[in-house]
Amino acid sequence: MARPQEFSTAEVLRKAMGVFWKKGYEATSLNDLLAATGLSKSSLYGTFGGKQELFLAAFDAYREERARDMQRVLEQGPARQAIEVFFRMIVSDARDPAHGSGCMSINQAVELAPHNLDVRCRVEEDFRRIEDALTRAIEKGQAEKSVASHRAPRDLARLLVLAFPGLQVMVRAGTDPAWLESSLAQLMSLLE
Amino acid sequence: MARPQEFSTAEVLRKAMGVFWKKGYEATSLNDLLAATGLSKSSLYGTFGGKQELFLAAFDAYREERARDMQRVLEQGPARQAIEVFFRMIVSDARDPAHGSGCMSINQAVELAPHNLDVRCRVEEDFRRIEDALTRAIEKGQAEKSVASHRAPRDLARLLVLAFPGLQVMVRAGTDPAWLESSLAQLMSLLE
DNA sequence: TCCTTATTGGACCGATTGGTCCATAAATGC
DNA sequence: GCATTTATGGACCAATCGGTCCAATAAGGA
Repeated sequence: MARPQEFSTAEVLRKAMGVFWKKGYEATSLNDLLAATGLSKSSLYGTFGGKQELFLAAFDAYREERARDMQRVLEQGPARQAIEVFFRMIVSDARDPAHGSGCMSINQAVELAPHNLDVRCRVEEDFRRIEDALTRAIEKGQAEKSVASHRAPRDLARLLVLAFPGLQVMVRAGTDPAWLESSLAQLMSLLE
Repeated sequence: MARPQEFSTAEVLRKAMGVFWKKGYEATSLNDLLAATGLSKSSLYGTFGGKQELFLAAFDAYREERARDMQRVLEQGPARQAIEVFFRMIVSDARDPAHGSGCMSINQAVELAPHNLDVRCRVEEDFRRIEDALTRAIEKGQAEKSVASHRAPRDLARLLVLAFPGLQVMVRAGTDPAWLESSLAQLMSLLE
């Protein structure tokens, strides 16, 4: 064998992910990707296939990373607080100019999902995952009495799932963090 | 004077609006717009200036139309029912394949608002308008007892405002109408 | 050291992008 | 009917799009 590749596939994927996350699919050009990842056109095409394939790979990397984060946060400590941390993380991104890009899955629900089946399936799965994770957290919270509401876990979860893209979109649009904070408080009050 | 223009500016604007609504800004090419509106490149550039200007004009046409619709719906009949109609209209679009494009303001909150100040200001104003209209409706509903919740009108309105982009995004992503229906019921239960 | 093998940089591709420009055509005022 | 004024169609533009291809090159194994 000969000549091992000079870059880490995972790292390139993360760099590409950052660009697609911030700019979306259409607005991202090959040159943007080459500049961000530092590799050459032939390397990119040789390893990933093309813009579309690279996007899907980067998107999947994003989704797995965020799914892990969500699981971790939602299973830690009292469920009520865990849920608050989960949503507070979204809002706190709004203050950080480097991360004010919302959620890539939500962005893609708007951009590509309506016209691209591969993306739509992924987005649908993400919504399902969030609903299931929140449902489990609420069940746990009701059992341990950290969640006072007697609403059915899945019903309550669906309200939160509805708020999730809402928050993400508003973060991306640059909504005033104070407004988001106040809405978040209202959202959390649904657990009581 | 001579040679009156052979097309209705308003009608062209509506046609262009439809394309931008469905495909977004970047994914819409000049050719898409020429095909949809039927006019020639010189007419388009002569009347509107360019893609960006045409977009802003079409977007404003959209926003005014929807703002009027919202006012009309939210002021009609008992407030509680009016609010339900308002949200049900969003969901019912999901069943109609021709209108499953969500809300153009929300789509633009994701696509252009992060990078374009003109769009961001418009989107922010739209969120403000929705919050204010819902707040007024809730105040009216509490006064006439159609809204039972004792939550402060603006606080309750912010919960609904949070759900608005959530619903729109999920409609655009093609979420199962039954799921949306069920979430909508949960949302309405907040008024009780 | 040399040969094999895979990676890499960059030239090159046709198609399409948004945008300009001008000659032509058409409609009104006189 | 003529002149003026404006809309119109289409040729044309450079730049950029995503993508292909190949010669040069660098890193193993023997």
